[in-house]
Amino acid sequence: MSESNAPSRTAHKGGNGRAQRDAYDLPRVLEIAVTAFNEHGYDATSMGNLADRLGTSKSAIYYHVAGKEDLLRLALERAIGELEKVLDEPGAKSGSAAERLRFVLSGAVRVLVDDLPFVTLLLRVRGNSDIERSALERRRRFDHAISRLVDEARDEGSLRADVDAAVTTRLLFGMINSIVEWYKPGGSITREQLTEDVLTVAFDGLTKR
Amino acid sequence: MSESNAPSRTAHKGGNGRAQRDAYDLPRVLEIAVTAFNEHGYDATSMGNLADRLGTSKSAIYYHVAGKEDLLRLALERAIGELEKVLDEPGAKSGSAAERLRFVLSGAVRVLVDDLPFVTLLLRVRGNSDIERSALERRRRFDHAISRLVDEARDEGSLRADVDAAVTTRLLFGMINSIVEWYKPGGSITREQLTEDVLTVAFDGLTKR
DNA sequence: GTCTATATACCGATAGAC
DNA sequence: GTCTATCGGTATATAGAC
Repeated sequence: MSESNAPSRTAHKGGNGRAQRDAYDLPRVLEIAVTAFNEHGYDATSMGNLADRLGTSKSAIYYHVAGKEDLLRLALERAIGELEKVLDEPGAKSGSAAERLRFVLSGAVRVLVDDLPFVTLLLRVRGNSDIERSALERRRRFDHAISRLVDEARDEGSLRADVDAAVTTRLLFGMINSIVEWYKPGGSITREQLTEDVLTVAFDGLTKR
Repeated sequence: MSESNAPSRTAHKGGNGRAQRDAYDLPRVLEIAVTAFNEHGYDATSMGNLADRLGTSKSAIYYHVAGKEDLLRLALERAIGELEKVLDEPGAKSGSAAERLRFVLSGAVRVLVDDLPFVTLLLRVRGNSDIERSALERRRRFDHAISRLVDEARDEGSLRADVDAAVTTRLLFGMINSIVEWYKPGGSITREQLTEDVLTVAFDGLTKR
């Protein structure tokens, strides 16, 4: 069942006395792990699976990380960290509520695309461990910040008031978060085009005018 | 670690010679299983967990179903079956493409709400087994049918043409499918109100007019 | 129909050689 | 840094008593 995307299995030492190929350092292990977690789910992915994908052994992985859950923690940390950064950017703090909302939504799409596998994993977490619950809590706070922006935009008269505000926010998030389920970076749709399409559909709807 | 939502553990026989309480028949087992799968994920839910929730033993469950995967199969079958039915209803076959699209989207929301736990499970399936892949394939066909409706509605001039059609469909689905992540039946938002809100946001957008 | 006990397999993680 | 071998735990599923 071994995968085939691994370099030579026999890591022989070079003349300098140091083991060649450092392909299995932490960033590479993390990348492979996140990909596997997204493909089969965290629980359905075993350390043995990861070792196969890396062309190494379970023990070799444990040299680089403390354990399976540590891989999850590092991945979730990166995803939620990047999303939180958007709220601290200047564009998220000046202008009308509508302008700030558009900026933050654009930023969310940007992070989603640039860190697609990491954010994908974040959006699938169910809260089965302290690490997952911690990530969910930070995500909840991020969502709440945007929810407040929606409220402000409604209050200033930019957004429609005939639909429940909470529902509005949820649907907005549903639309944006769903991007991780289908968007392929490097395909025919650029990140900028995607961002524009999302904002167009969200604010102006599908109906032709 | 036993749960407490179980009736009396001691199932004594009645005078008619038949074991009392048939609380643990298949529908009940399936309901509990789907709830657990949604809360912790299919892989993270063990047959022991289910037995605890039912207040019975693992073996008792195996009397009613062939195995854990059988529970998944039954649940996915119901969810995708109900969604497919919508496409066969009269309203999905007559009227303009825009009218049919609205009907099918309304129907999807209806099924989503009425069979919430089952559809939730369906939307989280990753394709880890033949059963999951089969469900995903049927879901893909369902999505494709709606995608064709979107194309038709664009062609007849009902929907805007300045956003990629495939992207439009994906965002539409993302919005609707996200309902399973937050909607609570029996809460302040009725199913009919939710349907109306979804269609309003999808077709008319968030901007006040 | 439900129970206890168990077979069999795989999991995450570690020990110790090299 | 990576290996093989293995520990302890838990998983699905079954056997056989009642």
